[in-house]
Amino acid sequence: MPSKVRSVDGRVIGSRAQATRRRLLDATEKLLTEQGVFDLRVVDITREVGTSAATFYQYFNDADAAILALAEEALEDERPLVEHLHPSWTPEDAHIRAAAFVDAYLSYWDEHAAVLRIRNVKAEEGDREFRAVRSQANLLVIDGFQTMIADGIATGRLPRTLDPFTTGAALVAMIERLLGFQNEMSKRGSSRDSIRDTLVTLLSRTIVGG
Amino acid sequence: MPSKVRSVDGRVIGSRAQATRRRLLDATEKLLTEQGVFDLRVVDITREVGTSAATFYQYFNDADAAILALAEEALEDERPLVEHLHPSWTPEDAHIRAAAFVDAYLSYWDEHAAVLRIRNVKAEEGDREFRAVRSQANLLVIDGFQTMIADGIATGRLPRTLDPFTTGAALVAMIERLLGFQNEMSKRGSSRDSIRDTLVTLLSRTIVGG
DNA sequence: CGCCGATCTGACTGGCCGTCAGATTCTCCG
DNA sequence: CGGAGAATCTGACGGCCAGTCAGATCGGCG
Repeated sequence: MPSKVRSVDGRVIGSRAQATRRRLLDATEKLLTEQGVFDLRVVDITREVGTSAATFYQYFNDADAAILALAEEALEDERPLVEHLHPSWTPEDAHIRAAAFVDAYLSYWDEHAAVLRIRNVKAEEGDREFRAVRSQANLLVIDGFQTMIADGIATGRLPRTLDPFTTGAALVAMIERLLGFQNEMSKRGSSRDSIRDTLVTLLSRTIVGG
Repeated sequence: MPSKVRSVDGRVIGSRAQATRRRLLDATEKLLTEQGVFDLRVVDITREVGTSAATFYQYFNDADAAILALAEEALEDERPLVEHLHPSWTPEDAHIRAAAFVDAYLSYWDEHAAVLRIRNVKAEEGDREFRAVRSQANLLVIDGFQTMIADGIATGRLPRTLDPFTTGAALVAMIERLLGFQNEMSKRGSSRDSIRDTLVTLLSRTIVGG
């Protein structure tokens, strides 16, 4: 899928270099997951891989560039998810369909949590490239919702006051953010299952009316 | 409100020191807003104030400590917001009440955006203290919603499948996250007003049924 | 005016960033 | 199979920032 992976100076790289680059990416993701962005040091990444900092800078301009590459990989993994979303949901099966989508999204998020979280902060802090990946990712899902909601409005199941695009965005927002609350809420009697079920209900209610 | 402000070594500090500490906090917030967390240097903070790094470390153990103090101040500003939330909303006035709340929340968020954003990331990355402030802030609002939703379920306007606490959390999640989407979505025809209106509609629908 | 505690700061150590010149490893031709 | 040349890797370095400490400065009070 990556057209041609290149080193910082623009050269197309061979297989040994590809492997090194991959190991650097994997190490980056591992450290991000274990310790978070703020403690991420490129020295640590290279130590993890058993190489030197200079090598890292041959493939990435800085730590952000590596994270961005990971975020782009995550974007690819997100594409299959939207297959769940099309206007064929009926009031009868909406709950089941919504559940399937939420479960898929949940495991997608679990897999890429650290990277997605950082992608979002960087995007919110104004980084152009991170904004672009996040936009693409969100639009994938928002567009799916939007179509369904527009359909609901057309058939009179949903009020005209809902703007399909913005409502789709609101749903994505809710899903994404709620996942971040998980650990915290579990201390307050809101289990992961309860989160999942609530999400499913809110989703199907908002999309087919209820 | 701060019982007694102290320096790092635990000493209660006088008015000159208080003023210095305040200027450091203000500069921190300013820089956070202008450039984001990742570029925040304590050297810059002290330069902004016209003092030395050593002075900064007299009042805060590190940059995080200053941000945490700001987050605690933001928490205090959030308390008045929940007065909007009590079970007296009726299907007739829910839209207006929801609008008042959303507007208040919007301007609260505008005022503290940078700090709140960072509070959330640090919390999600597992920092205990940031988790605590975020928890308190969220719980304030969630509890408000929870009561109203429980009421809606009791009177049969809302389905029993909704868990009041988790649903409240979902609403908070949606509001918070959607604000982060603002700039990005405005490029896609979703104006700030449209966001506000959608938020209001979803809120009143979810709380009093619809 | 001079003292004393409160507050501030210059100067330093240590660690990480990012670069570059040169060492090492691989490829493939002769 | 040997070795030249390209691809890849790395040691070593200058610069910047975090965090500390001993000592300088300030401000109020007798």
